[in-house]
Amino acid sequence: MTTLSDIAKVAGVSSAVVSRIVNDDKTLRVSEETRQRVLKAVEELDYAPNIAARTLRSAKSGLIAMVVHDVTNPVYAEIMRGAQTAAGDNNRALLLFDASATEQSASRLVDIIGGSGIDGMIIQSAGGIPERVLARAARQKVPTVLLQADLDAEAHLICLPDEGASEIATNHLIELGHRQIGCLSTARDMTFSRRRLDGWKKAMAAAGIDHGAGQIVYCSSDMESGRTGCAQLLDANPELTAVVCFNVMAAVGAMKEIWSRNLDIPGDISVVAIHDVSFAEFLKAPLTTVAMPLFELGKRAVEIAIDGTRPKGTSTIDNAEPELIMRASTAGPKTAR
Amino acid sequence: MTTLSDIAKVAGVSSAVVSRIVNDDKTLRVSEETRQRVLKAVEELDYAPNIAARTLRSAKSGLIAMVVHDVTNPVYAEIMRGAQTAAGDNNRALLLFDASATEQSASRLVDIIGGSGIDGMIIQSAGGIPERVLARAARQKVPTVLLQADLDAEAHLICLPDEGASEIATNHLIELGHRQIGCLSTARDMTFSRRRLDGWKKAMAAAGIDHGAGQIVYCSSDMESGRTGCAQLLDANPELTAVVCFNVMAAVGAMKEIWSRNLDIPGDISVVAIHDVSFAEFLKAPLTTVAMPLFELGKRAVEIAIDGTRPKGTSTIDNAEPELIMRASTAGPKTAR
DNA sequence: GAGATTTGGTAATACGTTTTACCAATTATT
DNA sequence: AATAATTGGTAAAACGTATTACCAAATCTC
Repeated sequence: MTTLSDIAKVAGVSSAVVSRIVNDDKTLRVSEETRQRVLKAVEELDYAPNIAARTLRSAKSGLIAMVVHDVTNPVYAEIMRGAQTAAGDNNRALLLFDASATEQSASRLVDIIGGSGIDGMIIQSAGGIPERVLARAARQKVPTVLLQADLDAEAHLICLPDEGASEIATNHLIELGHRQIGCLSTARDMTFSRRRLDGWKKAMAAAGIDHGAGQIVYCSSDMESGRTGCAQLLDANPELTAVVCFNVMAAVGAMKEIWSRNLDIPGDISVVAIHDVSFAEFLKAPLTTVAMPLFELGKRAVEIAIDGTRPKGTSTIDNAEPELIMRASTAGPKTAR
Repeated sequence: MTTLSDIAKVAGVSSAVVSRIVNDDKTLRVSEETRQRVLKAVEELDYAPNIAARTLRSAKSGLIAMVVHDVTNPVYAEIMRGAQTAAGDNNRALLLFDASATEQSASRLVDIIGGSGIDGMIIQSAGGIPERVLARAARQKVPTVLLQADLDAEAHLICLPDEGASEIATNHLIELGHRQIGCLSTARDMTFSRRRLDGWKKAMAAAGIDHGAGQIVYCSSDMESGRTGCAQLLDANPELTAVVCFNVMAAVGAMKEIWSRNLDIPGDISVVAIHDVSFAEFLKAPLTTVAMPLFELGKRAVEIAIDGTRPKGTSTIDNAEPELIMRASTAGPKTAR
């Protein structure tokens, strides 16, 4: 490994000068020819600063930890891409943890936080994060940003435009002529579920449509959970002609349940989901979705994690709008035809 | 931050003892009561070793860099999950880089490699990796493992049981009665394409089926490329009753092309693909696939990256078999019905 | 030409670990 | 009782960087 003093020796200066040139220290006064000599040596000896030493000295590692609930989920993947991009732009690297492989990786994460190995932490994990991780981060004063989570006084919070997205989805069905619209929500205890539900209710109310409590069913954001949730919804409301699903993976499961009852999509039941995924268009019924600014969410998250000046609190992604992507899983209801 | 000497002070010993107790140094002889005193102080003061200092001293960071071609691709996601799990088991953390966000993240990666910030590197990126990353890793003697790539003398190599998987897929079609079977390969210059092609040819030959050169078309592993590749295949071979796709995402695109020609799957054309994904069962035609041991691939990759004793060379995942997952995109050909 | 300022740097220290070499006091051996 | 071996540790150096305080020589000011 080439070190600062190797360069210093070659260039005939002290290592302090080399360090200050490499780090572009504005307060350093040095002759142009010395600077060139150093830069040349840096180039020739292929110098790269030792990250551990730099971290030790400056207490800044350039690493940001990101905890994802399930790496495999394409919805989260898009968030990761956004975070990845922003990290690169800001000269940071992303440390990845999968919350579903909980125990070992959580322990490791706690170690890393405690060992001042990271500059910031981003958590996308609906509830899957052990308390001790958060507690440790708070104690260690690691800037933490929670994605779509509940308020934690110690952390930053970023939300998606959930209410708007849900309203768009619901209005789309209403405009097609539906009146019997079910709501397959995400987990009950998540605040984003609440916001999406508000959007759904708002749209329903604006159209003057009443609804029973049984028209709302909560489930998790995976296919299997969506399937059982949808079964519950259909059992309780046989008259339904449309469903808005608050999560696209749950929607995929819901569609399976609908088909298993020999119902047609969208012939008998229309389905619209929040979050777009690349394969939505290739499903048995190409799925109409409302795309969320997930890339932007990931990007914003690392920006906030990096920027120490921002006061803690909640912010919402507002520079990108949810967008309705119309495909073939929605159509007017039979009675309206 | 709590440091070794904080602990030492509280426990009334030297920091050397604390370090050696924390690291479970077998050569240390210490009285049981001292050990307990130290352990108690560690607990109470909430000590965690400073990673930077440890790295600086021992030149082992506990970090493994993983470069993924496209985080969003579910096929790669499964590899990541395997790697993530193995990393946790071995008390390492995974540093994630997305090759598609190439330039910034590549520069950052080179910096990190050069700065001795990582213990190993895993590259899953069909061609997307800048030369300088590999070169730097080699110069820095960072153990590098290439997934499904071409032989590089400096690196370890891990392959999937490609030939077997492809043979299984092709045999499945042959057993259904197909004789006119197209091959939608992955990229021409990849050795795994070659191996899969060998499997296809082997199955065809074993069944005594001749084929023309035009029955093989190469494309990339994404939906759009699969679509155009399939178009080419169908144009050149109108008599085809089945296609084996070497990549599942390409298969999804291929299906789109087939449908756009008003052909039915599997009525007119059967489709089978290599790699299983969670949504395969929910596609318009639930896709028959051959699942590959991707989790195992990721897992093995970090194990090899960690284990410095293993000689360089190629190894194949052989403790897990490709598995045919039959769904509804394959059936006997029309003429056979 | 004496004092003040600027130019172009340098020396030294701290960051927190790990590890090697060493040592005083106690216990065992003959 | 003298020597040897064991017990239970300690002291100090090194890893490579960033940064503060300092300084000699050159140049400027009047």
